Amino acid sequence: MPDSLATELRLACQRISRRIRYESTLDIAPHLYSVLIHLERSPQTPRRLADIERVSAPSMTRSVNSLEELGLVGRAPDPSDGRQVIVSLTDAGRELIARTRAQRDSWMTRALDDLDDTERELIRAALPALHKVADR
Amino acid sequence: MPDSLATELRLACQRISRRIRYESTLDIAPHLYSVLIHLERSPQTPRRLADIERVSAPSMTRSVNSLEELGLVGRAPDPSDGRQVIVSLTDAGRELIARTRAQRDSWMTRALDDLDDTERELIRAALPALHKVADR
DNA sequence: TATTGTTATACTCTATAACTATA
DNA sequence: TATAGTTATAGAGTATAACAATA
Repeated sequence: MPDSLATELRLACQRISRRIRYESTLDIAPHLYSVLIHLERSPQTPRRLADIERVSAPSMTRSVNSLEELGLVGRAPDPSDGRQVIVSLTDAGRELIARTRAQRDSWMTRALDDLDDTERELIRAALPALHKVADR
Repeated sequence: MPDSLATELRLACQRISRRIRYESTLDIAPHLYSVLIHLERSPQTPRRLADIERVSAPSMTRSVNSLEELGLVGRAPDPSDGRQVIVSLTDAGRELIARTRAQRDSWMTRALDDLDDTERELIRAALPALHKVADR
């Protein structure tokens, strides 16, 4: 069975991701958190955010409204194009991301503590290859 | 940095899961597919499905209704308890699961093809430990 | 005329509360 | 009286269509 490695890896990654999602209680709805993550690298227009998240422009308007009301993002006019709006993270937005990451890492740290040294080393050795898969 | 392994593994698994979800186009909504997966091992009552999926009983009633209309599951009365209903997969339901799995494995197979033998072996060696993490 | 962003409206998924049938 | 399942109703997220402002 040449594809059993693919199936096994797919299942392992999906199961672990599911556990991470279950164990960490998000402060905001998943789709709002996802927008926040995309704003981390750099501010974006709602249009671009809608494309990245694969939702309609009106949906993204709603999401940005919610995030703005929560004080997690801010809107600013684009100086070079009057049609556009620039959405960016506030300090509170950055803090929420950091808090969520810490919570998720905490579950994973405990899970890795249950392994022995040999198992941890096997995972460490496989990590570059795993990231290569994700980069594809 | 004692938790960098945890962070790295968490990111790798989440990134790969995200790619799998993006690359495979599901025939039905994600929450309906998830119910189907839980019915694969054995038929279940709507109550139990609601608990597993962490949704309310009325929501699960709706989901089961949708799946039944699509011909993917069937309802049957429980012979030993007149209050209960037993939901089970139809052949069409099993086929949809198989088709989706094949599609997802196909992406992962191509991704693994891009690796060299050494990298594939490192992943293979780490798999038992990864499943142990997921089992936690 | 095309593009960005928003508002208007409808549909879907979700939840809580209330109801029916069975234990 | 408690539990399984459903129906009624409301709230949030999404989409398409229509509109305003700018390029």
